[in-house]
Amino acid sequence: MGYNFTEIEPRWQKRWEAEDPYRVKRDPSRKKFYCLEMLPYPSGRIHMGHVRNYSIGDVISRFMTMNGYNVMHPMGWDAMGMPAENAAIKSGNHPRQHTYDHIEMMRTQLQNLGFSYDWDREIASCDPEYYKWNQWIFLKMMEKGLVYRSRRSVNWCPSCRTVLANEQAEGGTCWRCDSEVELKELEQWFVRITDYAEELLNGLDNLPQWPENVKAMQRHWIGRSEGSFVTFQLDGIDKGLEVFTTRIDTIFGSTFVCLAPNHPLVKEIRQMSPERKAIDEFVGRMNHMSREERLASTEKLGQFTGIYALNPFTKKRIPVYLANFVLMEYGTGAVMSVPAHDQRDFEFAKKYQLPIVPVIAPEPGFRYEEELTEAVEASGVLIDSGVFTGIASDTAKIEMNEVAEAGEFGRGAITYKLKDWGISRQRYWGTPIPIIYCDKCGIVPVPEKDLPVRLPDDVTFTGEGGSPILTSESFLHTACPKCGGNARRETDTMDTFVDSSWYYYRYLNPHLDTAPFDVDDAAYWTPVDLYVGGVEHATMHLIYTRFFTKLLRDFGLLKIDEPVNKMVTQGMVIKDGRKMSKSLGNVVDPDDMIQKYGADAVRVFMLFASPPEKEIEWKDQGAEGALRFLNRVWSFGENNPEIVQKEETFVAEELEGEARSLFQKLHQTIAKVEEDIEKRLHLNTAIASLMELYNQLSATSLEGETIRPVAGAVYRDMIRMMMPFAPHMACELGEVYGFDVSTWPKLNRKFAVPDSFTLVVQVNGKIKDKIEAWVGIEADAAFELAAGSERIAAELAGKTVLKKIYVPDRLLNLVVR
RNA sequence: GCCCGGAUGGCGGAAUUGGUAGACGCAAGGGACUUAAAAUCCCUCGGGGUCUUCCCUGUGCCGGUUCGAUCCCGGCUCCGGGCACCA
Repeated sequence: MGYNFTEIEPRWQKRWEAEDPYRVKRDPSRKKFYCLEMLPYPSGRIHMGHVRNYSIGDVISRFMTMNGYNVMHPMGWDAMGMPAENAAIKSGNHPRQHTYDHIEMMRTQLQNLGFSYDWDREIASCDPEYYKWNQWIFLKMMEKGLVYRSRRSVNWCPSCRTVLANEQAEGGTCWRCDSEVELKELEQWFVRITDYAEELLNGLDNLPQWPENVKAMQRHWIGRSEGSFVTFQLDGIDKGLEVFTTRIDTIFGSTFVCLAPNHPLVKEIRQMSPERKAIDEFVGRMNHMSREERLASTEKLGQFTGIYALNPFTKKRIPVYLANFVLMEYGTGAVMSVPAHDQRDFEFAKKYQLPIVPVIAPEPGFRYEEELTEAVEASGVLIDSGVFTGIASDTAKIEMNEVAEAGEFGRGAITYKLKDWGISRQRYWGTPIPIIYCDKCGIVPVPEKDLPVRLPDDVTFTGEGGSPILTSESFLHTACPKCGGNARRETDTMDTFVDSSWYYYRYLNPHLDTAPFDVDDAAYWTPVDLYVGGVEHATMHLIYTRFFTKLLRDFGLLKIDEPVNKMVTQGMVIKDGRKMSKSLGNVVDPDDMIQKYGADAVRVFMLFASPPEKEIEWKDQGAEGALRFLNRVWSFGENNPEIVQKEETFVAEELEGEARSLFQKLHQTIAKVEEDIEKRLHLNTAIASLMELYNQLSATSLEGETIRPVAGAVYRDMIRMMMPFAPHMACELGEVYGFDVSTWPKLNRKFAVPDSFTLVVQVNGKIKDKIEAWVGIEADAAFELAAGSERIAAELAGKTVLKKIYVPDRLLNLVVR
């Protein structure tokens, strides 16, 4: 009859849907396991990357279930965001319609792959029942002073009169009308993630089961930097200019100061500056530069402001410049420039003919005799630095910080590259920010009882004139919760990263309407034991989600500090050596593959071809190979039904020969597969060892009374071990031949070691012979055995054995002369 | 530029703690079955040598440590990823 996956797989999927065996609830009497995979954006079709991601999670879930854990394995939809809104602009369909249509299609696709999700816990972030809690969290943050409003520039298309995302403004032109994109400053909402910077950084040390590269990326992203704030008095103006530096030890060499072109002080300076015109021109030029232009060039551009500042240590008067390389987003948006010891300042000084004064000797006795050709960035000993001359950089930093603090013009400080999180989006398809603006009362948060603030339906999608939400009269106008007067609503919606920052807590109680989730459920289920997803989320999502966990903990909802115990980042699925993309025309459709090879074979190949963290190249031939393997396993049952069916007992200790070796191979395989799945997550080698087990089983002669019960037992346990990988086939075989496939085989360590091994005999490190030996053989006995070999005897003839190195059950190396 | 990874047969990969390099699979070649093909099964498969139950050689390159190195150390080359004028 053959292995007919086309018939078997849909039948089991229907059954799983009807019986819902993956439904779980809190059960303190059992050990829990929370297996999480990154939820997809409902783009309409799943892609091979999802197949890989979810196949990995499914294996772990099924494996842990079979081992008696109470496994929660949920799935949901990251359903807000621009594509649905863009589609609405094109087609006129409401984003909600569009999104839910996609969700339906994709859920079916996931079911076609046989994943063991508890669909009762399904969530969609576009559901008001979900985003209500985004709003609730926002209000909580507000209460705690963790949100504030500030101006930030956004990409703006003057022709469409709308805000653009970076990817819509690529190349500096609007994606819809090709107009030149401008930067425009808007008042936006920010979340004080920087308040948690230190904890987010230090917490990484408590995540031993996270990939090192992900932690390294987060460390860089947070970008902690120790230095000093120093205030430079402006000459003739009653204002200070605060700079951040990590090299206060070089301050005696600071010969000018640079401001970011968009530094707030620039507006004041221009009022009184003789260089007013030049300043305006320079600022205008910088504002019109696109991201790309700015990134493309490292040429230093500057403009003298006509203003001078006083170096607080040297008391010297030094010029204040505007400079393109100074970033408003970092530090204070102003730097003290030390051209002798900073390459950027050096280039700037050369270009604008500013003095270069060395103040650090990298080695004792170092003399600056020739003119510098580049900055000397190394630390060393201070020279020409007044009372600090002769002190080492490290010490000088500390002492100078103290002097600055005593003189109230500076202090030691720590800055981060991590910026506060701007969550405002001038878009429709996102969570409305629950704020009301009243002329009398100002900024008023929406009272908790009025949540959720729902997205309005009376909107039109034109792509012009800003967010579609502005077209809704019913949404815009509301009553002030405080005074009852006329007020208007905040029209910005939240960044969708808010949605995905805490969704796995909502899985705990997806329909609870009194809290985002139940505290006791959280205490039982969290943290997530295993989180599988793409490495592209190493920074943004995985930092935000750690941040939210700390927030929710501080709100009293969680008892954990970190959301995820073990993180696995899987590599991309590629084709013909390249990322799959529509433009390259190399996209492989999961549905086509399922139809051709079956879900089980697709899963097996995906897991077999490569370990999870590596890239994987999709190959039809590889899936064929996986299908061949499943076919062979199937056929064995078909050809030997009486062996597979009949569960005859046997005494393992009494087995001999082939039967014994087969039984040992079974237990070696159990040990190996367990270790590969649980400890290493190397599912490729787990499958390889199952193939080895099958190869030995199929090579065994099935004649004879003793071997047959053993072969049956081996086959049944093998199918059980295949259950996480190829669940449809395993279930079908279990049912056809009447055995249970729901529990993991029990390992008997006694049989997980073979009786004999191949003793490798080396002479002076070169392999000279291989001899079968008993496991556990003593060094002396091994030597006797080796000496008994003709070849070794010949090697030793006339020579002295200086040293015998014996590695138990492996190798004997004889050092001779 | 800085910070992480990585480099093993024709290909994907294995070798988990320094101990048989190439498990497992794909591709390829040969054979069996067949009127034929597909499917299936069997054999060969890093390179070289007088193709042998034998020898030499081989894990990007150069050197080191060690009885022994794909694995550890130093110096390179190339590839991938992240960050990128971060003061």
